Amino acid sequence: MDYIGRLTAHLPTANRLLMVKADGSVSIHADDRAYKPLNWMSPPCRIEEAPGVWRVVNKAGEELRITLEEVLHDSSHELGVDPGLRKDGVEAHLQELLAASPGVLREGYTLVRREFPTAIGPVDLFCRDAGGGSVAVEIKRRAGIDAVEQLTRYLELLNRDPLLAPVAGVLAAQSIAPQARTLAEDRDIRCVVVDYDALRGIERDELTLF
Amino acid sequence: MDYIGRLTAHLPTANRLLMVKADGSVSIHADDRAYKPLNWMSPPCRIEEAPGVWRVVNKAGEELRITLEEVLHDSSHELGVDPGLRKDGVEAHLQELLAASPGVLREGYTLVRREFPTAIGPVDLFCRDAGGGSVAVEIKRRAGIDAVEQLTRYLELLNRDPLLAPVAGVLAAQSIAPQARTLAEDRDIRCVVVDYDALRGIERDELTLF
DNA sequence: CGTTGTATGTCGCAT
DNA sequence: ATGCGACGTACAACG
Repeated sequence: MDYIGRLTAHLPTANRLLMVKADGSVSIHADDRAYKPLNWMSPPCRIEEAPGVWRVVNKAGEELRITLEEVLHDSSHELGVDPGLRKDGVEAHLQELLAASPGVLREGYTLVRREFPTAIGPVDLFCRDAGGGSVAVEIKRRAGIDAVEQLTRYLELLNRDPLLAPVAGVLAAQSIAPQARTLAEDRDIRCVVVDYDALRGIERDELTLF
Repeated sequence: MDYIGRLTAHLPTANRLLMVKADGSVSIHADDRAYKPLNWMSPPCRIEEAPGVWRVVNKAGEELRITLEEVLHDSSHELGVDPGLRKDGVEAHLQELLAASPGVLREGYTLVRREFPTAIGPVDLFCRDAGGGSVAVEIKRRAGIDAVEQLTRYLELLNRDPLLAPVAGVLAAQSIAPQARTLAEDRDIRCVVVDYDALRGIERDELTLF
């Protein structure tokens, strides 16, 4: 196998698993590296099949050349349309829940905007505290140092705006890395660990009230 | 299928491809999303096989429950040890090319050192400009905000050294995200978009001259 | 279509 | 183990 594209790669002859999907993708698996193939081509791409040689090319001109020396097994199956995967607990959902109940972050918080736009990207939640002060909230599932850096950038920018300043910072996450917490607190960013399940419970309770 | 781990996910019944590798990994594929499975478990993990039900658990307690209703096809193959994949990357090569032709970044630049060591990691290129001033260059294939942060950290550190200061910053990449450019220019970091193919051409021309 | 942020990212390397 | 940077990152959402 040879790949010529964003990088070049060569793979000597060996027994391998080739997977060709209905979406047009091709992947070459060895008996390791979990679900990641040794090489692949993502759709949309075109497969040119000559005897013993496959040439897979995509729009950008990237190319996969596969030479087949022996076929140990070959089978094909109709899988039909997949009913789809339901995920729960990703950051987007956490943001929804906190947007609905900003008081969880601190008593008296009210939401001004979700995805508050700035020149360097949107702030997850923009709130006001009980005293009318501005609060920028960064939400992560797991907060690392990068999350603190991100929020710091937003705060620096927002605090240049005399209409908004002073803007306080809150880092809300299901878990916060110790180093991230240290860095955050050093920068006067408040850390809030949120319990996703409990938050979902609050949401349910509030819905029940109406 | 159900996954309970870093998030929870559920997958209704359908025809799917299950791949179990010798490394112990399990992945569940549909006929789309290229090489990425709908769900998976990475090694090390343990598969408990009951009739019609697989339970895959890893060290962190994440769990995959797979219910088999019907097996359309089942086959197993020894792939043996894989001879391994040889990759030739672009990023390292880009650094080589710029090290050989620092004048591409700005007329008069000369290379002092590649991988210039600092306490927080090596600076990709350390140069002098035509006036003898210090220049730290961060090279990326695609520069995002994180690249600007990285270079900023280097510059802050380097500028504390009175023998080097002032040190100018240059971000060189094949493509630079708009937000990264905004942040960089706000911090007086110069952005240079380099053309990999053209650079390779320059290299060839210079080699031809000698 | 380009841009941006997220990811069960994964992977590899240094500490 | 953990932190950090690179990845052919992939991928989806959004302007």
